[in-house]
Amino acid sequence: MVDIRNTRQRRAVSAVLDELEGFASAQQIHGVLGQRGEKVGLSTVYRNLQALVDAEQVDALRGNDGEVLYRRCEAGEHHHHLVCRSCGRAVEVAGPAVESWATKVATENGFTDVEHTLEIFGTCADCSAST
Amino acid sequence: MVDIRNTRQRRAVSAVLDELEGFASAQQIHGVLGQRGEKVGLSTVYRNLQALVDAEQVDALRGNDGEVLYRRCEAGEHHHHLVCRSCGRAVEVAGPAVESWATKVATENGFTDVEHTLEIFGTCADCSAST
DNA sequence: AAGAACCATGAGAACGATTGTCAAGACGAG
DNA sequence: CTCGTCTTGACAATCGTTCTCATGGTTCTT
Repeated sequence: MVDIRNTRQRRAVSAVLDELEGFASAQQIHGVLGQRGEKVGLSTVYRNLQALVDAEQVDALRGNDGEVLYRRCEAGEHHHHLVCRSCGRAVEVAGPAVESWATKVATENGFTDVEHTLEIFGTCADCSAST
Repeated sequence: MVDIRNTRQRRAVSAVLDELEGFASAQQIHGVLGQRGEKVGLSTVYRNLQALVDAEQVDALRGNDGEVLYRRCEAGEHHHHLVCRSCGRAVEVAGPAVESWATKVATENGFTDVEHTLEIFGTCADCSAST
């Protein structure tokens, strides 16, 4: 009974995610792999990232241009991100008040199966310094 | 000095937005126009929607699948939406507490030029009834 | 009303991110 | 080592959206 195999490519993608500070797109990750000589197909990068998201080991969010960005997160629970628009660096933030507010508003209006997305974008100190 | 012209297509797109209750994609709007005999090119629909968004007469948000959805909104000020995943119907909601929380968190972490996105998705009463 | 100036349109090509296809390759259990 | 099966990779395909550019429609001026 084999289920999830431990392949070179899977390890490589995972390794890149461990080293990255912030969110990165699939294509960026593919690029990094290429630069360090790890040959991994683009489809494989997408597949593995998707698998990691499904396994809840990686967080994904959609940037303003519609690209999906990935990042390994510390917190296992529900949380949001404060993301640097320029370098992608991110801080994990929790906002219990927001969560309860969102569900309250939703139920008050008769909505069920409530979900929400919340991301904060800005320019981090380092990036605004290096202008 | 001509600037923004009043064309049949522009009026048609605007009219559809007025009648729609909820968020709709550019392609859906193009479809509606087609059904009612208004021949408008898809590019034109995109262009006019974009113009309306720039003019802040229409709100846009990105659905989970990455599609951009449009809707004419009442409130001129900053607000968020409670959107039905199934029919697109939306309620405009304001969350002053969330706004201030977001900026506080951001500045505490040294971020500037702060923006945020927040959308609440759920299934509205009507849609959950008709299952 | 007529002409000029120029913005807007539409058909289709182009694009960029992502997903699907499928034969060939790699992994792990036995 | 062998076999069954999970993975991979090269490339085609998809999907939403944007671009291009020749043609048509609007508005301003006279």
